[in-house]
Amino acid sequence: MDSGKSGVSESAVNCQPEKKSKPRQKNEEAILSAAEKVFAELGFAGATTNLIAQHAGVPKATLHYYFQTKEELYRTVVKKIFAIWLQAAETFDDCDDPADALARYIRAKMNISREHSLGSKIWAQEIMQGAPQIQDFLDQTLKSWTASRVKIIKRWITEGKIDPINPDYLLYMIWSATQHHADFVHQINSLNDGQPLSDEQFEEALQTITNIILRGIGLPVKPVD
Amino acid sequence: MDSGKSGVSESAVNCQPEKKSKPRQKNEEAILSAAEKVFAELGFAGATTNLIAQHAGVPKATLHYYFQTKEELYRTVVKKIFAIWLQAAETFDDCDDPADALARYIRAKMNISREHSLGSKIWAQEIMQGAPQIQDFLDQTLKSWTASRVKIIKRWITEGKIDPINPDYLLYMIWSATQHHADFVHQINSLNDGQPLSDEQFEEALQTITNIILRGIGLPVKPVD
DNA sequence: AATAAAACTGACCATATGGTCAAAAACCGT
DNA sequence: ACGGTTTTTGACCATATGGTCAGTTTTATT
Repeated sequence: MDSGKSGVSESAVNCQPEKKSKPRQKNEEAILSAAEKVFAELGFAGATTNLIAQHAGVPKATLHYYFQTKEELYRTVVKKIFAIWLQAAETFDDCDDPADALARYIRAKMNISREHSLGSKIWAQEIMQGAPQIQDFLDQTLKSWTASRVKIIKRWITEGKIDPINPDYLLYMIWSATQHHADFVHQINSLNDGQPLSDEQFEEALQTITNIILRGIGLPVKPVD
Repeated sequence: MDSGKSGVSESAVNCQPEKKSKPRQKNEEAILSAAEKVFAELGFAGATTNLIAQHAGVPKATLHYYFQTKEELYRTVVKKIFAIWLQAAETFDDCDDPADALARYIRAKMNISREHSLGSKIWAQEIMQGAPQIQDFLDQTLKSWTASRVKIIKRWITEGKIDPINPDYLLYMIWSATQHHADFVHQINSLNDGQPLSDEQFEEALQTITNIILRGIGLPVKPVD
């Protein structure tokens, strides 16, 4: 965008000295972080640029200087969430041991649920409302990713490593069980005396999910160490 | 709050009600039905009374004659959804056979997901946004219901009928796996070539969930008939 | 220091929204 | 037919919102 200048910065010694000045970077991050929170809590329509700006500690006009429209800001937030999703998707690798592969994938998804619950909520609301912004993702990236993993799971089945279940519905169970801990964290906390799950409780939830899924498809439960 | 007459409970909907005039009944239902759809698709903030009125086929002023405020309309919708939730909750009865009880409960929740996906989405968005309208439900009805079911599950464990798992996290799995088919029906359809699941596919999804859950907690899978 | 470019923001605007109201229309018992 | 009551709705209003812009301040360059 601002690449028109000819002068080359002589202080190109920073870690990520791409093109963004330090305050610019800081403001953008503050706005994006505030936007993630407000979008998650109020939905796209309920979030106001004014409120997001307040949370970010900048005037509304400044927000609109960085992001022309609310929709552009929203799309930027969604793209960041997508990147995180991709990161977890990669942990589902094509290894020979289904127990290992699934346990690792479930753990990755659970960690994301805990560390990025706001993003997960935005994503969920997007899909619930018909995916107006991410339909292409569903039709392309997600579809092909799912197809590739279904193939792996089917191979496990033909190799007799796991029970014959429909791989699609197994994946849905993993997604729902893990994402539930992000999207419904408020409900979970309410049932936990208003307290967030402790590290131990979270680990227990993860183990419960992992054990049920693995046993559920005919795998031996890994011994607890 | 009430529009004149003394408050009338609308639970136990009759076929031929005597208290409300026919056109009134018809309008109220049309508005509530439209509201459910619009709230689910656009969220509370995104839904406009004007749009809801259009969907219901009445002028906006008429909508506001039946429901003073958007919030009152929303609360009425949420109450109806709550009634449906209660209905499914009752299917989780205290019988001796965990496999039977759980299978029945899962089936009930799945049917609700299919027949009331709009309501489920509204409910989910409510919780994701911090349950501003239903916090009392979480703290009271849901909490005590959950506690009673946890007790049953624990008894099953001490009786050696199922593996020792944490009952809370088992319930979360059941909720998430079943509600996923309502809240994320759009995503599921996208991955199913844009088609809703057929009756057979839906039944297969139900069986997959049931089998994995039951086997996952150490129960024998019911023979397929 | 001088100049240009980039960053910032208070004030403003057009539009959309929730909600009101008065008057018209439909209904109803007599 | 008649008077009263309930429904219905077009027109209207106050407010909030997304977005703009012109003018100011900061930063970079020479």
